[in-house]
Amino acid sequence: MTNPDAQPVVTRFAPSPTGRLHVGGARTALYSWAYARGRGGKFLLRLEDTDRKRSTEESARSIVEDLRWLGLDWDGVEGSPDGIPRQSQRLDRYHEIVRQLISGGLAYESDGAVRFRMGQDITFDDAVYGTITTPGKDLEDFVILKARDEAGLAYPTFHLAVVVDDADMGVTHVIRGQEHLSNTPKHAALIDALGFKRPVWAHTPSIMNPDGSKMSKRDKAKAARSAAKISKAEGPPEVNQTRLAAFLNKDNDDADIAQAIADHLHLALPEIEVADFRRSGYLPQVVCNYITLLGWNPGENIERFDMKFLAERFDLSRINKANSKFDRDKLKAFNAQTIQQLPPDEWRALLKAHTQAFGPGSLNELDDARFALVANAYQPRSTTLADPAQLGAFFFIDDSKLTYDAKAVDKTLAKNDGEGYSVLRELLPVLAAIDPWSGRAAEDKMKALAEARSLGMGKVAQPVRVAVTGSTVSPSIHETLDLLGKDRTLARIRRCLGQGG
RNA sequence: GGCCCCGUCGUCUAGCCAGGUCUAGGACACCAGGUUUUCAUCCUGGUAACACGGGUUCGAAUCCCGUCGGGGUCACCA
Repeated sequence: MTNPDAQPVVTRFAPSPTGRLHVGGARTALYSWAYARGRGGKFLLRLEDTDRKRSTEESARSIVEDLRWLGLDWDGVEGSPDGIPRQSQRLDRYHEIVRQLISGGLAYESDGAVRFRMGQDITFDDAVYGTITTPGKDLEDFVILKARDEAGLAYPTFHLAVVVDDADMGVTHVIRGQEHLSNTPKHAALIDALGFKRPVWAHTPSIMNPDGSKMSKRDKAKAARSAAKISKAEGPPEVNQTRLAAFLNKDNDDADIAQAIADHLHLALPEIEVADFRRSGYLPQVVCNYITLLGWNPGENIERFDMKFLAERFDLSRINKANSKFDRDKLKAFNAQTIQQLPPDEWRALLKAHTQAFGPGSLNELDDARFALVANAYQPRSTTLADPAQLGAFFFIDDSKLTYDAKAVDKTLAKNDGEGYSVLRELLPVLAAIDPWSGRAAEDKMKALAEARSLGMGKVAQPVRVAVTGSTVSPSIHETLDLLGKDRTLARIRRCLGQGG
């Protein structure tokens, strides 16, 4: 950008709308976005929908939605209504190019399709992998225009469309997954034949599962299938039995069935697509930060950064060559750290938005004051936006349905001749007398009792905690009692005493 | 299988291009201890890697070759 002769940078993200946005695609988009934004260039979007059977508008919509959720913005392309060109709308242009190639003797018809002639050795430079040369003998003629379909339309293949579109859109830097590395000689040859300028190519390493396999949406189907087989339970009632049988028989990998099975079995499917991470309660800035780090880093031992920093510092020269494995533990750690640093009102708003979008309903039914109590109590304890509902389950359950963890009861209540129960009996009238109720006031009374009896606070707080939550784990005792309120606190202590005391 | 690419702690990685300052640094995970009324947080410390074998060199994680391992690709999918 300091070179006045350098042309402005134009990058693009060009997904095929055949499914939702995958983390690998998201990372490519992020890199492309950052490269352009950091250099005052343009970042464009384009939909490669030349596969007529698999492309859907629904996928296109979801991809755009997920890109927005991640925080990406793009420049509109003139000539397309929403600024996002679709290759299916540009058939005339591809046909024109094909005619040109045929008349120049560079392509020929065969079996109704049109092939491009290869033969020369091809050398190209990749910003990540360096100079790559492929001998002409390893390069076969390839189809650039498919045979006419049922509707009589001849669609280009990806190879032709990508080359023509990148040229027409003025794309200067092509950042894409390394699965395209061995396609690149074809693209280089086409570009040269057409007299276009070759872009800078930067291929990125792949993102793999912890076991080394490629991260794919099929992993979700696999997980659901094996869980269904192990549990041997009845299938989810809402799924058509025929489809379910086909799914279990590996005849299809339909995501909706996988999700239905997971919901039915209360199982979490592995997150693969951006929407999965969103649903699981990850923050977009954390997802961006983490997946960016899979294959690139700014050096100086810096790991945590925002989009602004990314745009300023991202550079092709620091992209790694080796594949990386997706580590959910690290993602979780980043998410937890970020949640804990969020201003409380922002955390509350995010939690609200997430529960409204994904449930559970119980959390949505709370009034603002209670919702704030839950949010505050769980902010320091949450790894994801989905955690408060899970961790705070004791609060949402009916007093009469609370179950007690046997070990917890034994350890904090029954042990030493029911020492814990005695504390509860002594505490009950003291707590009942508190008016107005507050968790802090209750805590003060408990501290006073602990002192009077020469007990550690743990000997008083833990019995109360177990009595009102059923387990030894909950937020601070004052927060826990604030959440429950006076009536439910007393009711639960009485019930606990009635059951064991 | 052919062709292409890759190979530093369990994982993500710094270092490699411009060989010595690397008894290889950071992060996550893990382990131990501390703070705390539980949990979480937080603090301190620890375990842990240059795939292997040859070269080149006074000296190699860094350069070269081979072996092994991993990935990609070989579609009228992208």
